[in-house]
Amino acid sequence: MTTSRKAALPSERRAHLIQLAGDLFAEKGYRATTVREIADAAGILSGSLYHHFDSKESIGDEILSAFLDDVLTGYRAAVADTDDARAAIERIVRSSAETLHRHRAALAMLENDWSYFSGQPRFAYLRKAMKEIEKTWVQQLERGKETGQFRADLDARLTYRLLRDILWIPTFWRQGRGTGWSSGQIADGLLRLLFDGITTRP
Amino acid sequence: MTTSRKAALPSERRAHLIQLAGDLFAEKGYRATTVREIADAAGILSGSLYHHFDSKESIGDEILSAFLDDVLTGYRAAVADTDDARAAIERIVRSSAETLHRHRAALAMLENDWSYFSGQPRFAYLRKAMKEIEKTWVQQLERGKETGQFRADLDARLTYRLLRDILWIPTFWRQGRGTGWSSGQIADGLLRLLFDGITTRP
Amino acid sequence: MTTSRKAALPSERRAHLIQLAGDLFAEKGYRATTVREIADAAGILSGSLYHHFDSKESIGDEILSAFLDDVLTGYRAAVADTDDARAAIERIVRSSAETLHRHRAALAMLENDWSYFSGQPRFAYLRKAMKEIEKTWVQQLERGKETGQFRADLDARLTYRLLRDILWIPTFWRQGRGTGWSSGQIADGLLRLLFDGITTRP
Amino acid sequence: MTTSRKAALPSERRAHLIQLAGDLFAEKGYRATTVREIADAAGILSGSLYHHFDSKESIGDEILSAFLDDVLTGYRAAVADTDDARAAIERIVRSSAETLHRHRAALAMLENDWSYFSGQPRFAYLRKAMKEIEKTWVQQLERGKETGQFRADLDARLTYRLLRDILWIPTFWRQGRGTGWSSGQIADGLLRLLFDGITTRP
DNA sequence: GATGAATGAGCCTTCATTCAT
DNA sequence: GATGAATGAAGGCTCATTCAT
Repeated sequence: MTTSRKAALPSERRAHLIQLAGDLFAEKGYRATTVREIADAAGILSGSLYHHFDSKESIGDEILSAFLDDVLTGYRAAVADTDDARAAIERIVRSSAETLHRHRAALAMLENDWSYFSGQPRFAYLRKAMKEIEKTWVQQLERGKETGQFRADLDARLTYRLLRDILWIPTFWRQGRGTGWSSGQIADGLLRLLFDGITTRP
Repeated sequence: MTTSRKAALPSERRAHLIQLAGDLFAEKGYRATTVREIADAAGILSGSLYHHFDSKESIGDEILSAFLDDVLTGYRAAVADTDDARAAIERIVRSSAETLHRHRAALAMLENDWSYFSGQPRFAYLRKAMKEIEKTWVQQLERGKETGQFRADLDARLTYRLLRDILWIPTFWRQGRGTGWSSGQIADGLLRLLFDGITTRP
Repeated sequence: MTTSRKAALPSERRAHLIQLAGDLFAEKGYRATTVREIADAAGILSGSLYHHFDSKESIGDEILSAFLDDVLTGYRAAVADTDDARAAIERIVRSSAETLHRHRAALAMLENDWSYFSGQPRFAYLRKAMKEIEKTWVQQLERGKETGQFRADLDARLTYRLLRDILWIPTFWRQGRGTGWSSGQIADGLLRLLFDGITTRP
Repeated sequence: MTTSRKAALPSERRAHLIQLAGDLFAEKGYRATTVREIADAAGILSGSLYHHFDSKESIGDEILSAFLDDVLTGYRAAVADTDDARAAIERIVRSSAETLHRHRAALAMLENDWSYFSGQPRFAYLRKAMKEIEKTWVQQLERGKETGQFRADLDARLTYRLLRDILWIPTFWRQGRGTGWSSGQIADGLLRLLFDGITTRP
């Protein structure tokens, strides 16, 4: 009777279903996960999922947008009220590591199915968010170059690419879950690498 | 009795088809690419592909194994006859950067469809190759720690993960092709980051 | 965890579909019948069959195993509590004639597609059942020879072959359905032939 | 240049190909055998077969018509110049057994693919030949009844059915080749069964 | 909210056949 | 006579989605 747009009231059931779907997406990717598998995990029939969601895509949408909201919120906080670029970068890194480990599904989806999502108008916000993320990193790196904290010959955009991927990806690629490193460890490892390199200081 | 096994004699046509398929795989992933699309790209009917290949999988197989052969050959050469761990790492990085840019399709397939391939017996060699790759990196990193070239508190396996992903992935993820960096530039950027960090030396 | 295995709960629809499929199998053979034809007969799309069955094979499986269960049950009952080999053979013949006419589809499948089924692990029970069937016949024939009811020079296995084929096959080969003999008539004709031959007694 | 109809000059090559095709048909049935398999057996490519035959069907045609010619020739000879129905039946049986074992392929084709062939105009001669075969048997059986050699209550057509199937089929059904009985043994077994039954004469 | 049945489009693959070289 | 490449129709199957009950 009332209009579709089932996204409105979350309800616990709904949240649970998203959770289940997300687990599957994280494991096998979005495209590779069938609606039937999600329904199976919930103990219902696949058709019944459509009482909760318009489509499979809308599940993906929800997971993805929740993730990006979190990331952006974290990044904005990380760079607010700071003049110290090095400190900002450190906070970005730690914020990333923390946020990411709560959004394994989204990460897996971006990794595996980026080309699928990024092609659709509905997911235009993905590109937009990625741009803000890039801008955040690059601004801090540039600022650090200006203040002399970072090497003057640093290619800020290239460095951003290297660092973002290093942070975003390794948690998931290969052997599914737990190769043992916590998000904190990865952040530490990366920061150490970042600021000191791997060689011993002379 | 007769030679069958279509994989044997390459033929130009065949190589061309693999090239076309690879381009599509690189763009959209292996699973997301249909046999029809490959055939369309070649200007033939989908069934006609089976004159050249046993299956879609065997196209994937060919692309993937060619890639891993190349990588491993490069890695083996990189660590042969060297006592200097830092030099070895540098050679591994440069070898990677060079090899990888010739195998965009394989990389995209590993990224997007790893879980699909790694589950199949036919692709068991993937896991094996990845293990040798990991071993190669880790051995050099450990050796560098022993000789004092690298920090003693370096987590070799974590570092390997970070570095491999940084090297293997950024070329493809996001905005499709060329945002401008050559494989050489990426190698340089990474090595600089690796050995010096991003901060200015005090 | 959930019940899956579609074979479990029969449901009327399902049974009806098996019936329709069986009719087609009986007419044209299993391999020669397409999934599309079965669906057409049911007035649905071919893909919709997969709501009820895992695969075409599983339809075949169901038909075949139901048949063999029936046959074996009949045979076991036929030889239970009997010392009289001739009576046992008679009961086997009548049991066959009765059972078989309820399983035209299975018979046609065994006849036409034996090599296809018997090669697959899934249908290993076919060979097993055929062995028990052979053993049942041969044991009674041998026993009859010992008691002097049957000719001492009778080749039990050869006789079994001749008799089983005579019983199992003629109902279907050639001109499709009903050339008029009931299963009872065939049994009578065969038993008469069997015990008396076709010649007049001197 | 000259008109198609490749059937004209047999040539050895051609005969050899028919032989190979027949072997495969006997093993797996006509429909289940692919043109590629035939070509493989001959060590050529499937397309090359079409230099020798118009179509797969025409290979089948050749095998089938050669078989029926042989059978009918044998039957006609068996009943020529005889008043003795019992002797005629015996000669029919022996002729069958002999002929059939030279035409395993044709038999397998009739068994497995009867419905396929008998539906096509091109193979109309199949039904015609089967009718003459039936007539031959039935006539002799009826004559034996009249002369008092055979039981008066014998159903000639039913008996024909039973006997023809017993003779034609058991050689092939199941376990492919050799379960050990020669065509002579089968003929003897059948004749003994036929004239004496399986019971000991009182 | 859920079930059960179905849709329809698309997927990978097979195969008899054709034809230029 | 044969090859190598392709056709075109069909086959079994998958999957997101719809909808009456």
